[in-house]
Amino acid sequence: MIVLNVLIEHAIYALNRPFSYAYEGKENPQIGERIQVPFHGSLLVGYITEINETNKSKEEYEKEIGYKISFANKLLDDAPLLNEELRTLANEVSKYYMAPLISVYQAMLPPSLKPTSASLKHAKIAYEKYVRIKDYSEDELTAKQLELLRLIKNNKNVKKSDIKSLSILNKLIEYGRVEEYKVEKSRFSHETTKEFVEYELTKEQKEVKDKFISSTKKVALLEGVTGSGKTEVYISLVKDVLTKGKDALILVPEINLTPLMMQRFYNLFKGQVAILHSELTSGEKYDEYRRIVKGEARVVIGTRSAIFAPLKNLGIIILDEEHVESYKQDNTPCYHAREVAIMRANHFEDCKVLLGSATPSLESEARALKGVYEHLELKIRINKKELPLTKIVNMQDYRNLDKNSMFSKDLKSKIEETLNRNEQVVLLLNRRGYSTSMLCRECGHIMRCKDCDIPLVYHHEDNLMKCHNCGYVEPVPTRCPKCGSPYLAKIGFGSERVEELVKKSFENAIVLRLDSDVGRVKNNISSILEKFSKNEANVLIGTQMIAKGHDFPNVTLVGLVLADLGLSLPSMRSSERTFQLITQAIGRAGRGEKKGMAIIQTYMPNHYSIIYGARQDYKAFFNEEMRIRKLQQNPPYTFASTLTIVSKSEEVAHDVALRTIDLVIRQSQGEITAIGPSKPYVSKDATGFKEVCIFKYKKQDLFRTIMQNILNILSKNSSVSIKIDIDALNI
DNA sequence: TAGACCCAATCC
DNA sequence: GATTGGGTCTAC
Repeated sequence: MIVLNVLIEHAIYALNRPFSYAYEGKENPQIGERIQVPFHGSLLVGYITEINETNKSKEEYEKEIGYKISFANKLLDDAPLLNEELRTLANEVSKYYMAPLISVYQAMLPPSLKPTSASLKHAKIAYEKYVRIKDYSEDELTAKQLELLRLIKNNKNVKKSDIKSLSILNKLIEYGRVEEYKVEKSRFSHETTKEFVEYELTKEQKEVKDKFISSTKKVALLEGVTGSGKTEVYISLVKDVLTKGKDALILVPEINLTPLMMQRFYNLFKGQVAILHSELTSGEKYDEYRRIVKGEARVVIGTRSAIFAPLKNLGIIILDEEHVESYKQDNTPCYHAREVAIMRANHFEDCKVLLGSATPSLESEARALKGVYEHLELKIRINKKELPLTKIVNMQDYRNLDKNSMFSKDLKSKIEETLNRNEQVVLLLNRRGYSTSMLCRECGHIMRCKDCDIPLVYHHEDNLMKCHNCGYVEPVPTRCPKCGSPYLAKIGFGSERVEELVKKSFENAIVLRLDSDVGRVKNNISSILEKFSKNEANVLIGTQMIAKGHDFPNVTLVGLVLADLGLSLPSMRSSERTFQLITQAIGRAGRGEKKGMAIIQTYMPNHYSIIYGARQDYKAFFNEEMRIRKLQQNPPYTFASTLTIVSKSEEVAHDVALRTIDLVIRQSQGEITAIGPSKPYVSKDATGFKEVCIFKYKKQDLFRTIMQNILNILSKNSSVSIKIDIDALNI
C-alpha cells in the first residue's frame, strides 16, 4: 500500500502539518503534485509532501499509527509543480515569515496550478472571447440593440472585450440573435517597436557596472537620482548574464507604470522575455509560466510574485525601485520580494541581487552604509538636466490662498502660465474620491462602512458613498441615517474634487484624472497615460499612481496639492513615505528640454520630510530620519513584526491579544518590546474584529521561538484566527 | 419534540 | 477553513 503525506489547502496554523492518505490509483504520485482528498466531509486539493510504501495492509497500518486514514481521491498533476530549488525556497520563506507552508506554495504558483480547489476552475489555456451573429433579425429591438447588432453583422472577429455596453450585448445573446465563442489566444504577442539602438554606457554607468560585477558581496544597492540611467545599467548586466548562459529576473513595482522599460526589454531580448503580473488572465499567466519552465523565456519581468518565477539558472535578480512598499505582501505569507530575492540568490553560486532606487528604503541604505550590501551610486543626470525649481507654499497662511479653493495663489497662477505656454501640468493629491467623509451637522454622525467601520467617501462621478477598504457602496443619503437631519456636510477633498475645480477654473483646459477608480477598467490606465503623453490633454490629476516613473517631456509644472496628507497618518513610516512621494513627484517636472517647476502646498512647511523632499536631498533626510528611528528604537535599528488577532467577538479579540502581549513580555525577559494591543485603522471586516500586537526586537531567533510558542497556543483556540506579519511595514 | 441556532472540537 | 455534533433555545 502507498501512503501519501499531504498538506491541505487551508492555509491556517492549526492545519499546518501533513495528513496521511492511502493511495491506490494507477498513476504514479510524486512529491510536489496536487491531489484531491476528502477532508472532514468535503473534497479538498492537497499537496503531496511525502510518499511511503508499506507491505502492511491498511488495517494493520492504521492500527500502528493509531488513527484511521482515508483513500486519496484523484491525482491532479503528472509532474511536480516546483523544482527542488523552489521547494527549498518555500521552506525558507515559510520559516522566515512564520507562514503555513501551503500558503507559500499557493503564493508561488500561477492561479491554474495553485494547490487550492479554486485552481481547478482556472483556465490553463488563454482564450479570447468573440461574438458573432447567430440568428439575424431586426425585429423587436431597441435602437441601441439594433445599432450593436448591425455593428456585429458588419464586422469580422468582434472581440467581446471591445464592446462597450455589455448589458446591451447580453440582451442580444439572451434573445438568441448573437452568440459568444472562444478562440485560443495566441500567446506572446508582446509588441516590439523600432529596432533597438545600441547604447553606450556612460563612464559613470560603466564604473557602477564594473564595481557590481567585481564585488564579492551578494547584494548591491544602486542609489541613482532620477534620470541617471539605472535602466541602462540593468540592461547591460542582463545582456552579460544571458551571454554566460544564465537567466535574469527583473522585478518592477507595477507593470502598468513602467511601459517604457518593458518596451526596451522586449525590443532587446524579444522572444526570450516573459512577463508576469496581475493584469494577465489566468490563462495568460499559465502560458507565461510554462514558457519559463520549458526554458523558452530566460528573462522574466514581473511584479512581486514573479520572484518565484521557475528560472533554472539564475545569474541576476534586479529589483527596480526597491523602496516601493508593494514588494511586501500584506496577506499571509507576508513576504518581502527583496528578502526572498536574497534567499533565492543564495541558491545559485554566481547570482547577485541588484537593488535600485533614487530614494532607497532606510533598511537598504543602512545595510549599504554598514557594508552588508555593496553601495553603488549614479550621481549624474543624463543630458545634465537640471532639477526643477521647487517652492513650498504654507497653506496655513491665508494670504497665500486663492479665495474659495484648495489652490494657493502661487499654484493657480503657475497653472495659468503653464497652460498659456501650451505646456502640461501634473497635479497630485494622494486621496481619491470627492470628499473625505460625510458628516451630519446636527448630531455629528459620520457615515461609516458597515463592515470596516471606516468613514465612507463620497464619489461624485457615480454619486455613491464608497468604502476605500472593502469596496462596499451605498447610495448618497439625503438625511442623516442616525438623527434624520437633512443637514449633511461633505468634509475634506479628494482627486475628483481637484478635477472639478481645475475644470471650473481653467475652462479651456483638457483635464484627465488617473487614480485607482479610473484604473478599475482594464487598459484604462495605459490609455490615459498615452493620451497625456501625446499631448492630447493639458492637465493630469492623480494620486500616488502618477508620481512614478513616467516620462512626460512637456510637463513643466508639478503641483502637490496637499503634501503633508500622509504625515497625519499614525505610522512610524509616514515621514519616509512623504519624502519619497515628494521626491518622485518633483521628478516628473521638466524631463524634456524646458525647465520644470514644482509647487508643494502644505500645512507643515517646516517638516523635515517636506523640506528635504523639496530639495531632493536624500542624504539629509536619511540622517534625520535615522536619528529619530534610533531614538524610538524603530527599524532599521530593530526588527518589528505584528501579530493580528481576529475574532467574531470584539471582547474575545481584545482579551486574547492582551493575554498574548502579556505572555510575550513574560517569556522574553526584556529582549522584546511588546506594544498594544490596539485597533488597526480598519478595525473589522467580514471575518471579524481585529486587534494588533506590535513587537520590536533585535534577536530574530529568540522572537521566532517565542512566537512559535504563542502560535501553538493560539492555533488551538478556534474562536480566533491570526495573522503574522514579519518585518511589517505598516507600523 | 422537531427544528433552528450557536459554539467548540476536529479534521488523516 | 469547513464541517460536525452536541448543547440549548424556541415555537407549537
